[in-house]
Amino acid sequence: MLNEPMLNAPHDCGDCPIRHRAVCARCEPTELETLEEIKYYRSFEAGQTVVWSGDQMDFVGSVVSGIASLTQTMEDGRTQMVGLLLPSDFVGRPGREGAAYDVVATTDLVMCCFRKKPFERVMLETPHIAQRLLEMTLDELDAAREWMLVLGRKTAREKIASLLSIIARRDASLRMTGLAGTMVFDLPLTREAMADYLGLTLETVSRQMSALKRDGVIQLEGKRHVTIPDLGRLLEEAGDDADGGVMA
Amino acid sequence: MLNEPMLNAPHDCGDCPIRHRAVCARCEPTELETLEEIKYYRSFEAGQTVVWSGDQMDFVGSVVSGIASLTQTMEDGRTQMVGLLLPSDFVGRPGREGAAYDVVATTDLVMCCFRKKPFERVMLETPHIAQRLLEMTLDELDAAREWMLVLGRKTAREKIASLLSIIARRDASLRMTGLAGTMVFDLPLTREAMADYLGLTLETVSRQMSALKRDGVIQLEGKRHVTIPDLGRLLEEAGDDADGGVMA
DNA sequence: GGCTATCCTTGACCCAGATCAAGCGCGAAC
DNA sequence: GTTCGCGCTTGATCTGGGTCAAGGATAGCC
Repeated sequence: MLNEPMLNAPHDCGDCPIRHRAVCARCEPTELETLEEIKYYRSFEAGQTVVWSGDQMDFVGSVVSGIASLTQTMEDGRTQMVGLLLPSDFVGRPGREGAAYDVVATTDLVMCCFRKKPFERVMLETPHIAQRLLEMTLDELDAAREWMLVLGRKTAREKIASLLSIIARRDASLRMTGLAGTMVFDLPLTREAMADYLGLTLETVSRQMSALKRDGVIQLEGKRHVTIPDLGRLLEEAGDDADGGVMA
Repeated sequence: MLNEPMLNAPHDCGDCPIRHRAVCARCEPTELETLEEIKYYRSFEAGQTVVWSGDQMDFVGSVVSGIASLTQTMEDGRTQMVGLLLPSDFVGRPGREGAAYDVVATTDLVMCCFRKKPFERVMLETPHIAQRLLEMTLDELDAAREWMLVLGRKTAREKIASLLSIIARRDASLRMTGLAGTMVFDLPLTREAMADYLGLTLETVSRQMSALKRDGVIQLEGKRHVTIPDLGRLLEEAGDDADGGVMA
């Protein structure tokens, strides 16, 4: 199940699938070469923990394929997912020693890593990387704040609809299909992971998924294969501005 | 009530109270001069809206004194505060036109502003600013994720205790008092603002404040003046690691 | 084939926090 | 002084989602 081909034959940055979206997106060819010298790939199986909260973290990196999640846990076991890392997303914080959250591979995962110290050095000399990282961090902050509204003020049904619409849109942007018409994708999360993301129990997630299916907002084949006949309808259910319109 | 002295006699960056924590914290004297040329001060009264969500935002800036809040609102009126801006915090996003949130002055407020275009130009030439902004943004992201745990998984009582401990600690760091012993401060938020931050109703906030008072976790004089006899106890109530110990 | 484990669904019941409603305290305006 | 308005408190009741519990579906394995 390991992505051994990835491990054994790391590809060239030139044909990297996340080249245009990752920290390195703005790099010139020469800057890319510098990065190429210090990069290495790591693979993780679904369920494996990439980093434990509080542990020393001696690398940073980008998700190349698969999905990882950032999770916080209280002493009594309550957990809250605080980030969903998709391909091109960046993991780790330059200038800090310990990891602030558990990072767990939700699916099989391939990461493009850099040892932290060398990366920090390169970053100081390469404004293109720092600029891109700032931009990505600001985007993540926006996403986190959007999520605070979901957690603080939305009902269970709206929460589920919000999550589905986010996954649907990201999936569409990944495979370059538009937002019009029927959208089809596989849920990359278990019901429990969805619950952890949404601040719900898995029973409530299950019930609301069934309700949305019963009401024709989504179709389900098996437990994971989702069809969205009308994104506008889903966005309405999410409590978002349902202008369903075209996006930039 | 306007802070007219601030408006009429903008002080020198040299004796700026937020000099050591704001975006300009790492600037050399010459860099500071460049900033000084394009900066200006603006004052707002408590309750005034600084920017409306969606509006064109032609400036960025730092909170010098007072408190502002970032708020998101759904069409049906539900609102969620997604950020609390204290002195030295940065408002606005270089490289984006519209504001993503309402920015409201919670107390009387003074800001140190820069028109966006010139600031962006200066930022490109001044890595010290970009570096500091990246660092501040990463800190804000951490705070936002911490808050997601509060919103998603904590009980009403824990939420209140979490908010009080955050305000107490920030207040202590502002006035350079330690975390040991009795802490005293004035709540800068109404019950309603607290509710908006915590994803609760103002009635629940009021009830839980009364409960914490009854149980001796806090003391209240009037509605806003709070005394915390034992921070460790409060942190326990917040569900945080109550190691109550010294912090860096 | 059957056995087991994992993930998911559904039902019955309960409770934390929302909602609805009444009233208090206090500063500002007159 | 009186009245108003705002911020806050407190009570009574309701309900969305949590909790507890009992299966169902599918996949891997012997």
